[in-house]
Amino acid sequence: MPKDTTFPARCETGAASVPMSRRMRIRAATLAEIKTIARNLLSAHGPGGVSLRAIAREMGMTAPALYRYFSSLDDLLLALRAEFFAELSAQITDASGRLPADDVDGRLLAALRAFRSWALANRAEFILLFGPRDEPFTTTEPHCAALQHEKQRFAAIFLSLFNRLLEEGRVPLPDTASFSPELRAQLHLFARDAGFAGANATEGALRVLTACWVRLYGLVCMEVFRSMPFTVGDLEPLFEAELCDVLTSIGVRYRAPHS
Amino acid sequence: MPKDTTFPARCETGAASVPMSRRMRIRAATLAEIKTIARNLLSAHGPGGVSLRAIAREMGMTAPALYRYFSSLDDLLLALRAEFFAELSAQITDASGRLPADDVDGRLLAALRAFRSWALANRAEFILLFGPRDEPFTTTEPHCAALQHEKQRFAAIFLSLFNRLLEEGRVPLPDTASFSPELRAQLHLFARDAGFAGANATEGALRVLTACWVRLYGLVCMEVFRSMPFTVGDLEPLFEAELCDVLTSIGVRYRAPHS
DNA sequence: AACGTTAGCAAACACCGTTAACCATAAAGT
DNA sequence: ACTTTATGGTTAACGGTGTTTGCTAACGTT
Repeated sequence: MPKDTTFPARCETGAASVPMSRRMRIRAATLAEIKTIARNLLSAHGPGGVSLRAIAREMGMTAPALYRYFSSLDDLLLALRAEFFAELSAQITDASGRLPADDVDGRLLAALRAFRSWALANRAEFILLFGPRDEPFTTTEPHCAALQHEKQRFAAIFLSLFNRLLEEGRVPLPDTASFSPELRAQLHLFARDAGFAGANATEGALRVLTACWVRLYGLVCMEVFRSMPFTVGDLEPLFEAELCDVLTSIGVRYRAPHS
Repeated sequence: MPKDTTFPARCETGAASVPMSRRMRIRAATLAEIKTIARNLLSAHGPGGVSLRAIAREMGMTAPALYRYFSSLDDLLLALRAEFFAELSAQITDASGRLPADDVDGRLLAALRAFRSWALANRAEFILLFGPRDEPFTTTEPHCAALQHEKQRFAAIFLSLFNRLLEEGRVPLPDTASFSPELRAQLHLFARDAGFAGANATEGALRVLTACWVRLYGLVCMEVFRSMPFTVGDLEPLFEAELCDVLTSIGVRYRAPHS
């Protein structure tokens, strides 16, 4: 085991106040190049089309050299996933931020539409993020922590928007009396996992949130995976219809996309 | 191209009335053995763990010999998927058939629970069936037709149950006036794809059907893929809650699982 | 008995991830 | 200024993959 040399360029945390010794700079550069080429291969040939040897070939290196930057191919993919979550989050907040801060309805609409748009424009990347994961957890890989962080940031976008709806008391909450104890436990576990806490994170709210997320996630998955009945074509009409139903059910007034 | 020798054992259609010349018999046997071993590898090591060489090794053959039975690895996986759809359909109809024929509610509940149960008991197989497909269509492969057939049979199970609900007029249908023309076209396209026709296949009914399917499909996907927020654990409570909500919304009275 | 089909084989090609040993150079320490 | 160490690259190799080609031996049929 050649120590843990895969994570020394820690200087990308916010401001690059540290001068970043020349060596660190070129290391960060090649590290970025690797990820760039890997991403190109990914979107060009799908997952499975990205290989260390192909990356090395494309940048005039040999495959073993890449092990100075990533401890394995899985580790590279882990790092990529973190970047993709960041990009997805950025795209969503961008689209959402184009609307006035007090227009929660518009921001939610924009955010969810941006989510779908990114997924369709980056199918392979979406599969890597939300597709089936063979191994439950690879906490051992260096870049795993970064992934978890970006995941949380991604979830936080929707959580904060939903939270504002709750604050305004616009979300009709279900009767929690019908909830089984197991369901209650599940919801709390989910809240802890997603980092959703506070006075508004009631069981009813969590139930509504999960229901909404499942519907939209499921639809986008079907579209990207080309799964079951909807094997072809652009599912925007159906997505908009679902969006309308889902948002209406939580007290948000739907607006058609402006285009 | 060595002709199309991969599909001569065509004698499994219904009754094996044809004596099936000795040669055909052993061919069918090895063909079955290949699929069996492939399935074992699949469920043991996940997708990606199934390889021609591993299969050949396990049955004391060499990899190229398998090309006498399948035109490629993808073709083998295609054939496997057809078998899995058949198995899934069988399991669902079994569970559903345990209830009286006039108890549509119970049959629907049982069918959907069986769907989830099979998915969880056969994660890798489910991923192959409903997971992301890289290539849109490989109509060229011999076993593609069989897959499509089994897919239709699978869909037909739920379609017929849903159809009976429609006949009984128990499903509250949405106001189709709010449907956009694009949505309408989408729904009709979906109906044609799934083979859902008849007087009950109205636009409203199609809309309801898709909404229900998306919710349950999405939830099972999240559970099997270990995707987004629900990265761990048994999601049965949440599934039952969703089941209750979904079925209640189409006029079916929910019953807790008898266990 | 003769002949064509079929189902296996070995060899080879082009990939893949990963490890080990090695080496030149850049940085750091004395 | 000289030595030492860490770094980032190399080549060679191991074991794995899908797939193609050519060959052979057995089988089924005529």
